[in-house]
Amino acid sequence: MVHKKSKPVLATVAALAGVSAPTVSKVINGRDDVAAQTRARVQEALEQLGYESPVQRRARFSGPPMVDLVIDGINNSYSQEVLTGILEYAASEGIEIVLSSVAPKRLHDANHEEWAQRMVESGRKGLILVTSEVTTRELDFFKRRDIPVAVVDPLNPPHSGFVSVGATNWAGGRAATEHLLKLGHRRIAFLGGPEAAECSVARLHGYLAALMSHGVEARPEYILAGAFTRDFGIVGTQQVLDLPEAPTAIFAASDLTALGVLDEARHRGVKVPRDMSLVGFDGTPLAEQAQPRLTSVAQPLKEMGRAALRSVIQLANGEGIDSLHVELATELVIRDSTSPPILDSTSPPIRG
Amino acid sequence: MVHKKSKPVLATVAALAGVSAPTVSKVINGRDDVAAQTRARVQEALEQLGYESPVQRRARFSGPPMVDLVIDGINNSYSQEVLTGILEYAASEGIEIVLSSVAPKRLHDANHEEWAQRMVESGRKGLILVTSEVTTRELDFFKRRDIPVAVVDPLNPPHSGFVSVGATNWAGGRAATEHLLKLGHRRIAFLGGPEAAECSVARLHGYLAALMSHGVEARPEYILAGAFTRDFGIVGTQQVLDLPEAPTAIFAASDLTALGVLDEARHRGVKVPRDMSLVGFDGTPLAEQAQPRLTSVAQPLKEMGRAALRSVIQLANGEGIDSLHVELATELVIRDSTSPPILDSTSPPIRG
DNA sequence: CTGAAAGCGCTTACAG
DNA sequence: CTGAAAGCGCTTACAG
Repeated sequence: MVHKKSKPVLATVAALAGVSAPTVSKVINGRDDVAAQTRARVQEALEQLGYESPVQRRARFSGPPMVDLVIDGINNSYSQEVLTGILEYAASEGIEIVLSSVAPKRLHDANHEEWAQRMVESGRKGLILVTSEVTTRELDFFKRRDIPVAVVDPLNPPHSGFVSVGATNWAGGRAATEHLLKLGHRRIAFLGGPEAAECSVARLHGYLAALMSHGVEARPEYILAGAFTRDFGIVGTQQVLDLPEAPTAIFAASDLTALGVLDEARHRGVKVPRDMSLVGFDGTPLAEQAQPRLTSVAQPLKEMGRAALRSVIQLANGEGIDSLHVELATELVIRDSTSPPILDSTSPPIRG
Repeated sequence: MVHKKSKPVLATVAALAGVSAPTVSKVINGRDDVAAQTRARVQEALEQLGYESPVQRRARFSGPPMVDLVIDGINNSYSQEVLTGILEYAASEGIEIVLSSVAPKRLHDANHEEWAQRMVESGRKGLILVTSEVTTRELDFFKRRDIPVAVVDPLNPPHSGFVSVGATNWAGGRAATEHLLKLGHRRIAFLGGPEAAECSVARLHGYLAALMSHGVEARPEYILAGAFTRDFGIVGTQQVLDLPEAPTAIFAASDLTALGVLDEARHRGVKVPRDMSLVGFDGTPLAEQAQPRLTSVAQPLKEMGRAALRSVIQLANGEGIDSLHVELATELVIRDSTSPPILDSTSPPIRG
């Protein structure tokens, strides 16, 4: 006769650990009158059996599902789009999104053990992180408690332990650069994000691949790593425009950076696109609102948020998911910030 | 000897209702083998004693406090600012904000009884609504369960049952209009929000008060009620600019509406501020980013969000609060969209 | 439909 | 530090 593993109760745990029920109770409730060794044995039994107190069990089954979200300031277009995607899907599915009290900046300082514990106790289904770095050690706390974690645009490369949702950054970087090359540009600068950011690295490699396939040599002085900020757009533009041979086009790895490029260009009286072309990345409303409207590689940010939430819910429900890492397609949206370069000796026009 | 009212247990409730413990248990757990009359008696006893099951009690005391939030789309500057204020305070106090799965639009359709019940069960401290209307009937469900409710910029007038946080809309409306009058404008249109919106009504009355104190007759055809949208800015501007005697200035009751005014003005070749002055309301980043930069009455939106959250927490902790209705100060921020009118016979310049 | 009795799972108070 | 015993609060199974 096959016995289905029935839910473990305190007595089961006690039996396995070879102690009495009261002792297990003490361990669970964090009392300190338990010998370290005994405590360890009990804790092992608790984990092995996956014991859940009645409170925990009930929390897990009652009310609408809740998913924790850690997101950096909602006052940037990128986060906003992702958040909107998450919230729309959440509303349609009756899921509640809990904006964690853990600030993204302090993600690594947080007590992950306690955090995971609390999540289980309050019946959270999973955790979504937006553009964060996740270390294996941190992840372990969540894995051990079977809390699914999904990261939108992780800063570190895909990792077997969590779901990651990204965009085809390499293809996007290539498309942006191809577009500029086809317009006739040969001196194209790249203003990237942080060197550690996986997505920025992929965009850079897309840029390099496009240059290479057109037989254009990459120039190190045209390639800057910085941050996805407007300020870096200003500073980076100063730097490349002050070169003896200034670029005729800039590919900025984020729309925010591109706005900074526009600021500095305006400041110098450099007209975009007449004197210099510019492509951004992200395709947030900023691109549409900019003056001139920004040619940009659109990321499906809402869809990425939605996909992350859906994956978390699927995993929480014990359903399988197709792949731990998904990349949604980017799309080059051509607007008014790109045009053929002004002809000079170093950049002869080519046919598109 | 004074007995402190100790927490009621199931037996207490049973005694008060004159039934046995099992019967109370059945009512609590929603079983249907209880006579309607008995059920009613038990329910009354439950409410009277404020009975909480152990699960509920624990939920209420464990983990970081949670506050529910119902807010309309985060993709408008107004909501974003309010939300940012709420989140900043929440992060600093270790409070978790739960973005409710109840969509703002469906607020009134929701099952408030069930909602309030769930909030208690999951230990939510209170509820914040942003720019919503609250009916007495709905409020009762929350009051009965001692769930504090705070509304930021309620659409209906202050009500004794909930905390409301607003801004000095009347003073703001007057300041905006005074500014235009002092520049010499006499033909000033008002593009308001929905007629039902308390804040818009207050802004209108501020506008009227300013006109009156300068001896300027209000013209009904200059006063339009609409919505806080960009579209209404376009439509409203068309309407007033097509009047036989067009206004020389527009006071838009929201920045978003003001952007619509700019759209339509640009479309018609009307230069702002040279040909027409414009004042907005809200003081969101939109005002700063607009072309030209928008003179606007700034609301302390972040502070309003923060104040709402603080009040909810204070009430939840049983601390008193100074006042159920608070109005934070607005401030006229003069930028580039206002200037003296072009002189003509009907609007002689006056000294500021 | 109701409730006395038994039971469940956890916790507490305290003897050793 | 540990656990037998008593207790707590709720729930279940079932007799009436």
